[in-house]
Amino acid sequence: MSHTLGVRQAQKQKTRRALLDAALALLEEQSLSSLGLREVTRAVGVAPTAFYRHFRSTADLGVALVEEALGSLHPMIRTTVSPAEDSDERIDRAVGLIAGHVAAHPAHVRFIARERHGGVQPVREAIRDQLARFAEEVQAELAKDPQSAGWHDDDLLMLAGLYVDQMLNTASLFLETLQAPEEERRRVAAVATRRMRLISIGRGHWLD
Amino acid sequence: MSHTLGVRQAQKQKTRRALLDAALALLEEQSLSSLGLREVTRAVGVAPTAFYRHFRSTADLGVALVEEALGSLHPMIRTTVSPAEDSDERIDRAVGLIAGHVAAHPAHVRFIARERHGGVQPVREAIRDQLARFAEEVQAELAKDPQSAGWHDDDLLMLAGLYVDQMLNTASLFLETLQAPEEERRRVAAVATRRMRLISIGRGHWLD
DNA sequence: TGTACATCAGTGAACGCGCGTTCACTGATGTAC
DNA sequence: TGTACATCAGTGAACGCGCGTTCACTGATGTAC
Repeated sequence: MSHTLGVRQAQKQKTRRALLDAALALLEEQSLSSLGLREVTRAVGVAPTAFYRHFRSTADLGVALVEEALGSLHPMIRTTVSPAEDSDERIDRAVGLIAGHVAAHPAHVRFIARERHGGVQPVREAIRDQLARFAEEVQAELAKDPQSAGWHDDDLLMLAGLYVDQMLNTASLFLETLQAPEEERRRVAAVATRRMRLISIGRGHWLD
Repeated sequence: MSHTLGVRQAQKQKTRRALLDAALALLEEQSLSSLGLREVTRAVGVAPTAFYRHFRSTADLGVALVEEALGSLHPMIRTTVSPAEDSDERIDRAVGLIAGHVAAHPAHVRFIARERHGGVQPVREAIRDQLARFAEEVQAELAKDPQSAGWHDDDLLMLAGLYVDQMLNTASLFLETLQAPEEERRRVAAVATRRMRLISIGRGHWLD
């Protein structure tokens, strides 16, 4: 006997999903602080008042989008920084993963980049908290690496934060190339790779 | 005989300034894509229609704000990366300059951070162009440094971009500490300093 | 210096429109017996 | 299995409000002579 939601619950979830998806699509071209509740319900095809059955406000919806956009990233983050045979190999893998994620979820990436410093406080806070969690996870992953022997926790967290910011930065550069020829994407990847390499070199000589 | 503007021109400039200042103040709490023309004129105390004597739209005003916020930064940027006796000395000077700039022009910094990935295309483009110019200037400054002997232009530009992003990032972290106790600001400065130091170390061993 | 005309920054009324929120409602789904 | 009642996701009308934009205007400033 499988656990199925009641028909009513299932329909409600479906509408909620539709609202989130419609909002995310609309947010490709504007920011959350100018997103209207009626715009979203119109795009979904429900009455404006239906919105209130799911969210208190568009800010509330925004917070839900943050969880969706960043919550699914935790597994990937770990892979990105986990040790590899070769440093260049890890960097290439990381840049490839970022490029793939941006191609797969462009709207999520755009949303995070846009609202990280956007005009809606609860959303900014939700993003800040998630990114802080990422940095801690990266720190934990880095700590496992033999290369981190002798490092202070503080310095590992500093390095982790640098990596996280670098990932976000690279992701937002990839985003701008999505409509551009492949060549552009390769250029962004090449620069991102060299940036990571330089950071990697700094890491290697940190304790000198 | 000094060159004075006519009374009419002077008054017009004064109103324009007031519109820009009022907009910048309103943008502390929201993003440009939700800023209304009437909000701005109300804050200044002129009729809504007066707005059109100065700007086509709020997007147009936003582009003017980009020029103001970033245009004045070019001299500082040069100082920030110019060579020093000691590498740590240069880093401390750079972090101090950034902290000072954020304290002196918080609204400008917030505006740039917010609209860099914001919902208004012409403004995003204006910011992207200015930041690209910054990177080129930093590259030119770096090229003068004896430490850059043997570097490819490409790699210098890569490093310059890394510095510019790092500056912006640090500025936006300082911004969040403006209302916080001094201690917070010292912590941000300390982390920013170590990040810069790590990048600096990577730079030093780039050609190894 | 004085006069007659041109310019143009800012005004104020008016417009149609979409907004967020309220409210009482409907009717399918869920539950108790 | 059938019946009677409760729940609640989504509806649709209504509200007051502020929006961007248009237009003809006013009156101080500028200019030509």
